[in-house]
Amino acid sequence: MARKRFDDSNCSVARALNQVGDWWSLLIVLHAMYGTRRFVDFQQELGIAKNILCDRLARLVDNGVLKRVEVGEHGSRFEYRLTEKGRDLFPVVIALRQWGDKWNPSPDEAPLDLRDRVTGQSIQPVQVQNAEGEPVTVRDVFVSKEPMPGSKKDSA
Amino acid sequence: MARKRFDDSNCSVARALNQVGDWWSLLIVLHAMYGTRRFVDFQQELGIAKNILCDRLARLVDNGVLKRVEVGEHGSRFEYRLTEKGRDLFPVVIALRQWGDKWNPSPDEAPLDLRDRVTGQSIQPVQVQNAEGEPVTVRDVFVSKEPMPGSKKDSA
DNA sequence: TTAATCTGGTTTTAATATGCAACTCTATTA
DNA sequence: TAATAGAGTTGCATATTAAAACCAGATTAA
Repeated sequence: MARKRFDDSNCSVARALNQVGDWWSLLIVLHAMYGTRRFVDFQQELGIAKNILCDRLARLVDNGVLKRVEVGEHGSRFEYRLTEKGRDLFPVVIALRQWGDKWNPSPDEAPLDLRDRVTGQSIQPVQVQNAEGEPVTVRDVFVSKEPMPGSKKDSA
Repeated sequence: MARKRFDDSNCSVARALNQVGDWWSLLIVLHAMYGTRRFVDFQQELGIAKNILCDRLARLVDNGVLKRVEVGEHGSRFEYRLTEKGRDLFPVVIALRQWGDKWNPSPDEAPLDLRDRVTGQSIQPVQVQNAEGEPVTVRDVFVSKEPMPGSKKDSA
């Protein structure tokens, strides 16, 4: 049977997964962040079948994560570039990468090191922070359904 | 043909997606973070088919994201609880949720508000930070393959 | 103590999705 | 003009998914 879709779920995680929650999409976004733009480059770097790549690129373009740009110099050549929405997946991808590095380290290779372009220093682990900037875990938070009118101290 | 697997990819994102990169796994983890532990509760909250839920729970247990705990009071009842590895997906899930809230807001519902249990304040957006704690985007970083011997200033 | 129910699963079946290879079409290059 | 590259599309065999039926051990209900 068909895969279930979550477009109209009222859970934003479900809706997000609907757009980038399959095996390939986030990898495509990742490579786009690393600089890949061309169909053939995605195909070779990822080892993905061309029809699947077509489908995923089209879906990502439909969802506004990528945009398809005609690089017209020579005719019908295209580039797929991240939109702001796509670039905004950066924390997701990095959090996932750090989780993978921590819990499923590659046996033979050192993890890639991401560094600040100006300082050359490694970036920090992505963490969830409270209003004071202190890291919090899942145990430190609760879910409030209220739209947060004025940030009360009590639990409402 | 079979889905392609990334167990032995030297990309940690690919390996991470191999464990939690399907449509359901992260949603299961999300609900586990919200407190769900029982098979039937997952099934009803997610609207997932039982065979798929079985498969995903087993895979998450195999991968060390969940652990299966026998709650023996009455016999064969089980709970699925997050391990530390599973809880460590918190930044990933939250980043994804915030991305979804920002770019695919629910037409009718206000996004859930996550708050610090002690202060009652909303948590901050997840962001990637450089060594100084300043937020960086994908454009502010570069990838270094070196294992970072002494944090040189030049691009190596 | 027999029947109904809950829980956590497995099996069956049909619909989809995936991966591969082959093919198309346009534009460049030899 | 032929060959090649980029970006797809199509056909087919196989895997995966979803829904629903079925199963088996415990619990409750009568």
